[in-house]
Amino acid sequence: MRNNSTDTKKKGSTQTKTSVTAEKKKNAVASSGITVSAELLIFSIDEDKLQLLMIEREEKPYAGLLALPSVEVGIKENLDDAALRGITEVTGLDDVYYEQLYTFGDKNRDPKKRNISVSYMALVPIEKLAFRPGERVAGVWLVDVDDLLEGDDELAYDHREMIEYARWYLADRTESTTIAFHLVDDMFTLPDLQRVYEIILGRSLYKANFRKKVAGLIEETEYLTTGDAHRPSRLYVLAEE
Amino acid sequence: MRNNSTDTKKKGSTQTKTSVTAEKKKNAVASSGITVSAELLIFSIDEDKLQLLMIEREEKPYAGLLALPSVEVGIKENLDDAALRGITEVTGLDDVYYEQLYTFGDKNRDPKKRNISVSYMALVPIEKLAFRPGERVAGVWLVDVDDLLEGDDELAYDHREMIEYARWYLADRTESTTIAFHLVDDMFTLPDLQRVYEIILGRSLYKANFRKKVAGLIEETEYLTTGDAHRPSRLYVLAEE
DNA sequence: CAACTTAGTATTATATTTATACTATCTGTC
DNA sequence: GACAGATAGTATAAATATAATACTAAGTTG
Repeated sequence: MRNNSTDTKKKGSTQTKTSVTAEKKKNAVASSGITVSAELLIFSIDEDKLQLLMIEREEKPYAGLLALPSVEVGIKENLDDAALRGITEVTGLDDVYYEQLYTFGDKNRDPKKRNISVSYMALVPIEKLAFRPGERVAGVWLVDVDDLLEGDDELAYDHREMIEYARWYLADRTESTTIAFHLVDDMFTLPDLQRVYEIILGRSLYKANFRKKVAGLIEETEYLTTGDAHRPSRLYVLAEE
Repeated sequence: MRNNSTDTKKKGSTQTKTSVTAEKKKNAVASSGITVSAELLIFSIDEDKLQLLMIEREEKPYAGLLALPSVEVGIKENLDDAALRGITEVTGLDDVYYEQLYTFGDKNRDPKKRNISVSYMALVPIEKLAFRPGERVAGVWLVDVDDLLEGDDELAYDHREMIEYARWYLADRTESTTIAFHLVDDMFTLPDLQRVYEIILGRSLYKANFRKKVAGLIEETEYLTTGDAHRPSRLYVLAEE
């Protein structure tokens, strides 16, 4: 599998916020070349729902609509670094799991300029995120993705298509890889992990079978949950290798 | 699954060969922006080997080395259309199965300019290809991919990495989709199809099990092979839907 | 301490995958 | 023209994985 490991370190996060506004005004009709951007799909799980981080646009085009956060790739910046810079900008985190998904390059995908956009998916445990579902923080929302996709509200650009693809991809990979582990904290209970799987896959799983499946991937710790009105649950960590 | 269907029609193939040479000379040091190209991995199967179409470079950088064919994406051209234009240019075919793979965007991947490259994979039955393994036609070679990857000959740009990814992807998808059907002719025998699977997966399969697996995907025709010194083999087509 | 609730395990039933052994039908040769 | 050699194609058993159910365990709350 091709994926960017968690330990990718931040590189471009010292720079100030890129001036998207100024950039837009310079090329009102058609710029001299193609611009490349990274569009970010930052997922988390909270309130038993798969949540996606989105921006409420303040300017045209698509003012007032929800859009994915994005960054323009710098002329001397690696594509992967640009994506991580964007993730860091919007979440404040720099050790996040992320991987490239798909590149969208229809000539009219941006009404104002010729832009090709590479979508990236990031997975963040809710414990590390400063945002909460339904709360607006500096124009940023955490939205229930499946709700969003079921509804027919217009989204900016081709972002609905991007989200649909990422949503499918996340479920598909969850079936065959350990990608979903990035949505729980470093130490987690099996009931919690199972809930994450169920939310992503959209169906309930048998407890006994789920445990058999992940048994070889995890290592138990000495810790147990406390305070719940039922039998405590053991905490596990992802096994090395 | 996201993939471009076979029936994508050609659009940009009337234009003349893009002047790659002239383009290169214009920006000897650093161009004003990022250029975007589509890099093409055109696979076929012949002589019981997975073959890849490659170009022998005549100019710097990497003169004399093997490289993937590529096209620069036009300012008013859809990304997918650019890829198909390139496939048509080099094969003469316009109804080819192809899909986007992965985007390579390291800032130094091209020593002469800032370029981001989107890799595309195309699968062509050898019957439709004008090339034969080991033969050079207008600077184009069909090379045994697994041989190439095992050896340590230098390839142009980051093309070794691109090929490694595509090689992995093809095998991975062959396990779970019908993608490999695009490497046989419209009408095919099951022994032939099985051979294609074995070459891609790199292991032998049990005849009876292979047949059970594809049984639901194919429709038998009335035709049989003739002339072989053994029992004739029935010809099948891919079932609709 | 009984009722409730969720954690965790043991075991069976079913389906899928893996593997082997067989029969079928052509060509070429003596 | 029968039989040897070759590959096509099928039937069936063995092993493994997946799906499903039923149970026991260990906390809190009233």
